[in-house]
Amino acid sequence: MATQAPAAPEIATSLGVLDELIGYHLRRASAVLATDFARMLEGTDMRQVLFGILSIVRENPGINQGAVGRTLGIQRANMVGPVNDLAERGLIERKADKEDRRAFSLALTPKGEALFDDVLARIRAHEEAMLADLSTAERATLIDLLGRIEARGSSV
Amino acid sequence: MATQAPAAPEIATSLGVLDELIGYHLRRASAVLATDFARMLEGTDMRQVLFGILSIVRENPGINQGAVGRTLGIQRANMVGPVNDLAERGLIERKADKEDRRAFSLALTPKGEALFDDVLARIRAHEEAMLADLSTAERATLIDLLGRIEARGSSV
DNA sequence: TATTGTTATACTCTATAACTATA
DNA sequence: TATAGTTATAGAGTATAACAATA
Repeated sequence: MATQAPAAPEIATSLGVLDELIGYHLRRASAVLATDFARMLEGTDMRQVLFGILSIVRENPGINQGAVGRTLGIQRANMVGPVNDLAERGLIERKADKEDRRAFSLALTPKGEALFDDVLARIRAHEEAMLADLSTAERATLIDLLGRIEARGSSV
Repeated sequence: MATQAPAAPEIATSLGVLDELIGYHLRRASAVLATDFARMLEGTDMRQVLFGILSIVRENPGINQGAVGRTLGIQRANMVGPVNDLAERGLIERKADKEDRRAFSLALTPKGEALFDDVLARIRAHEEAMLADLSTAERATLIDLLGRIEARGSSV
C-alpha cells in the first residue's frame, strides 16, 4: 500500500452487479482502511505486514519465521525481507533454534516491544476513528463474519 | 492476485492483538476470497479489476474511462492497460465521445456481454460456495458494514 | 487553468523455482 | 525425503510526474 488519496467512490455512478458481490466490497473496504493506515504510519517505516509479524512474535516468543509466515499467509520466500528489516532495525532478535539448527528463533527486543506498544496505540486510535460509525456490537459481528470467511482459506 | 494455495492459517499460533483489529481481518478475508476467485478464473484472462470495469460499463453505457476509474478507486494512469486489454479482446468498444473530444465513450460489445454473463454466473456460484456458512441475513449485514467502511474513503 | 487519456517509472506484494543445510 | 531459510525472478497492483489535446 502507499501514499495517495483514499479513492473517493463516484457516488453518481452505479456499480451494477458488483454492488451485490461480497468479494468486491471486501476488496474496497480493505483498501480504504489499508490506505488510511499507511498514511497514518507514514515516516515510521512500519507497515501492515511488519506489524503483523511483531504481533505474532510478541505473542509467541521463540517461534520460527516459517511458522509466523504460515500464520499470516505469507510464504517463506516473502518472509526473508521483512524479517531482515525488523532484525536490522533491532526490533526483533534472531537466535539459532536449539532444537532445530535449520531454524531461527524469533523474539522482540525491548526496542521492539516499545515500538510495538507505540504503534498499537496509534492503530487503535486509527480504527476507532475509521469505525466510529459502527457500534461495539457491529464491530464484533464484523470480526465474526470475516473470521468465518478466513476459515474457508484453510480448506485446501 | 494469483495462483497458489489459499494460505491456511496455522491454528495453533496465537495472533496476539492482531486478532482484535478489523483492518487485519479485512485484509485476510479479502485475500482468501481473492485468491480463490483468481484460481477459479484461471485460464480465462479475467481478473477482479477487469470484471469490475465490465460491470460498470455495462451498467453505464457511454461512460468514459476516467469515471470508471474513479468509481473503482483506480487512477487514470492505471486504467490504460486494463481498458486496452478489454478493447483488444473485443469485449468493450471505445468511441470518441461526441460531447468531449478528449474522452472515450465505452460500451460492452455483444461478445463482452456474453462473457460478462458467463463470468458472473461463475462468480455467483463461487461466492455461494465460499459463503455457504453465512445466512442471507448475515451476508446482507456484511455488505452493509463493509459499505459503511468504504464510505470513509470518500471523506478526504 | 483544468481535465482526458497517455507514457514512463518505481515500489510493494506475492508467486514460482531452485539452492543449502539440516532433519 | 522433507523442511527451514535463502536467492532470484516475474507478474500484478498502484503511486507519481509529465506530456498532448481539448475544455
